[in-house]
Order: sequence, then structure tokens, then C-alpha cells
Amino acid sequence: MNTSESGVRDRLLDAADRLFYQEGVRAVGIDRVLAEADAAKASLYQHFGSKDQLVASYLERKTKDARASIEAYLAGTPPSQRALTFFDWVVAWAESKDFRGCPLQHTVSELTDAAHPARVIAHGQREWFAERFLEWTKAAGVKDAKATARALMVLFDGAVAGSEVDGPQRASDARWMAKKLLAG
Amino acid sequence: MNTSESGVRDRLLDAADRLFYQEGVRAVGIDRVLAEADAAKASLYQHFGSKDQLVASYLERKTKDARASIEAYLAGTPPSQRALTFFDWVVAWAESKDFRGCPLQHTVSELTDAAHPARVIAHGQREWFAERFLEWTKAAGVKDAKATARALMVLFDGAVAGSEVDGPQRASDARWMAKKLLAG
DNA sequence: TTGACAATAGACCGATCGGTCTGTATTGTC
DNA sequence: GACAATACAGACCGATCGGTCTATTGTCAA
Repeated sequence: MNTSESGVRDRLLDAADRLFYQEGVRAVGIDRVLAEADAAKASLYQHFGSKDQLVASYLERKTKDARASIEAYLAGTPPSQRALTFFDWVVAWAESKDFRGCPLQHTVSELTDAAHPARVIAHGQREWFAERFLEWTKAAGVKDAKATARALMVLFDGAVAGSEVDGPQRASDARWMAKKLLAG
Repeated sequence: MNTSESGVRDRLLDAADRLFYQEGVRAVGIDRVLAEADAAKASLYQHFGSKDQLVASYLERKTKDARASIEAYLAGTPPSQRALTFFDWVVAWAESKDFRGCPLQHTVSELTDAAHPARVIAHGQREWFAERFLEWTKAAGVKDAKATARALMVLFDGAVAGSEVDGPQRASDARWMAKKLLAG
């Protein structure tokens, strides 16, 4: 079997993604991941060294994919419109079949240890969002770009956390508010 | 010993509150709770029957306390001002020493099973919030009270989730937005 | 053909999980 | 003084946790 085509490492990351995101990092044991990935225990520890590192790697790939997805979604949108259009992306995400909240928020709330490698990834991605929001609000020419960018972060968090609990309506509500905010 | 004064049940709930809220429901085992409460295993199962029920009871007491705290905080505020003043309460909560996000959001994200008794409690409390928001926005005399109430829920979720990750600044940001929303 | 390499299966480890059960000490009530 | 009720301590259960280790298989290059 050509192992570089199947890619044990990728299979493990795929399985980790499905299970960790869907059920939570603490709720899913190593053995579940191995069964889902159809991989051997030694392979996991060969490639990642520990469960904590697997979690960090899963989150790193997920955030990388998310950035790419967002950038692709906004590519055709003029900079001045991107802040609002981003919330279209959020709505689509919240409405997607397997949506179960924000992996960054989950990481922070599940992994108490501030030094956990996955939390480092999470905070990096949060910064990326903060930078994008500031960039977009500046481009939108609103009065107080910094305060508006921070408000967008609140709306984003509220959209995702709210959608996890109450359903995607919350994401639409956030978009409604973002529109108001960016217009005023 | 007068057991009704010491109150094993209350001691267990106190310990569960501290540990479950601070570190997460799945991260804390029964034995940790027993040690923290200085109680015997049999007492826990006598009073609660299972860990799941202990979690539900902890959350029920916590939500009850939260409602009382909010109502007391708003007692002196005229109904038309309550929506905004509520966010003062949120800011104070986010700035409190042991703040670690919203137990309702944590419950939903940690306990996947939709039938879990704690999730029933969580959804009940969410409804209470939704009703209060609608009540307050109606009293504030805003144009679209229903949409505004839903927007306040987003701001609340964003304030709390954001504060857990980034610190209490997010709660202030949410208040800033709530003020804008309620003024327009 | 051989040897290095990457993957497999799965036994095994100590620790911890939620939960049950036995036994004992203390309490207030009759 | 006897009784039931309540709480205690802690042994014990099977299952699972994250992690290590041995042994085996299949693939590719020299």
C-alpha cells in the first residue's frame, strides 16, 4: 500500500478534527481517534508525540483552513464591504450541517492550562481576527475604526457562541447588528 | 454534630460549583469534588444519585443565584434603563476575580448529549434571558423591540465568551455597542 | 537479497474514571 | 437504652484514560 497517498498523519488529523470538534477534546480519547483514523497507536505517537500535541496540530490546521476559507470568500468583495460580508460567511458557517460552535472558544474553555500548546494556537488566531477586523473597519471608513473593530469581535463571538446554543438565527442577528453598526 | 448546619448537600454543591465552573465538568472527577467538600462518596450518591445529576443541580443553583443577583442589581433602575444597566452587571461579572466565562455556554459545549439534565437547565435559563431582554427593550421604547432583544442576546454572548478569551475589555465593548443600539 | 523504513496490531502499564458496597461513628427521638 | 437516620472512611468493581513497548508486515532502494 502506498502510505504516502493515504497519509496516516492526515488521516489522524481528519479523525481528530471530526471527533474533537464534534464532541470536545476531553470527551474523546486516543482510542476513538485511532479507530476513526484506522491507524496504529505507534503512528500517532510517532507523528505527534502526545495527545496534547495532536490537539494543537488539529487546531492549527483548522485555523489555517478557516483563514483560507475567509480570504477566498472575501476575495471578490471591495475592502470597504468586507466587514459586513464577513458576517455572511459567519451565517453560512453557522448554518452548515456540522456546525458546533467555535473551536477557539472550546479550546480555551476546555483546556484550563494557559500554557497548553493548543491555547497558543487559539490566541494566535484570535489576533488574526482582531487584525482583520481593524483592517476592514478602516477600509469601511467608519468614524471610530478601533472601537468598531472591537465591537465586531463581540458580534462575532456572540454570533458563534449564540448559534451553538440557540441555532443559526443568532448569526443572522449579529449580521443585522453589524450592518447597523457599520452604517452609522 | 448538627448536620443540618454544616449541610453535606450544600458543601457538595459549593465544591461542585468551584471546581466545575473553574476547570470544567469533564475535567473534574467525583473524587476531587468529594475531597473539596470533605464529604463521603455515599453522601454524594445519596443526595444526587449520579455525577450528571450533581452537575445539573450545581447549574440549577447557579442560575437561580444569577437571576437573583441580576434582579437585585436592577431593582433601583427604571424599566426603560434596565437593558443598558444590565450590561453594567455583565461588566462587573467579567471583571470579577474568578470569572471564567458562561456556565451555560460551557454546559452546552461540554455535554454533547442533548438530553443531559444540565442542558435542560441551561436552556431554561437562556429562555429567561430572552424574556428579560424583550421585556427591557419594550420598556426602553425602541423601534423594533424583538430584533433589538435578539441583538442584545448576541451582545451578551459575545461579551461573556469574548471576556473569557481576551479579558473583561470585551464586556465593556459590548456595553458600548448596547448603548449605541438602544439609543438609535 | 538485504536492510532501512514506515506502518500495522495489540499486549501491557499505572492512574483515574463513575459507581457500588461494607462497615463504623455520631446524631436526635422515642 | 434502643432505634433509625445520617454521615463518615475506604475497599472494591469494571472500564477507560494517555502512553510505552514488542513483534510483525509491506514497500522501496541499494
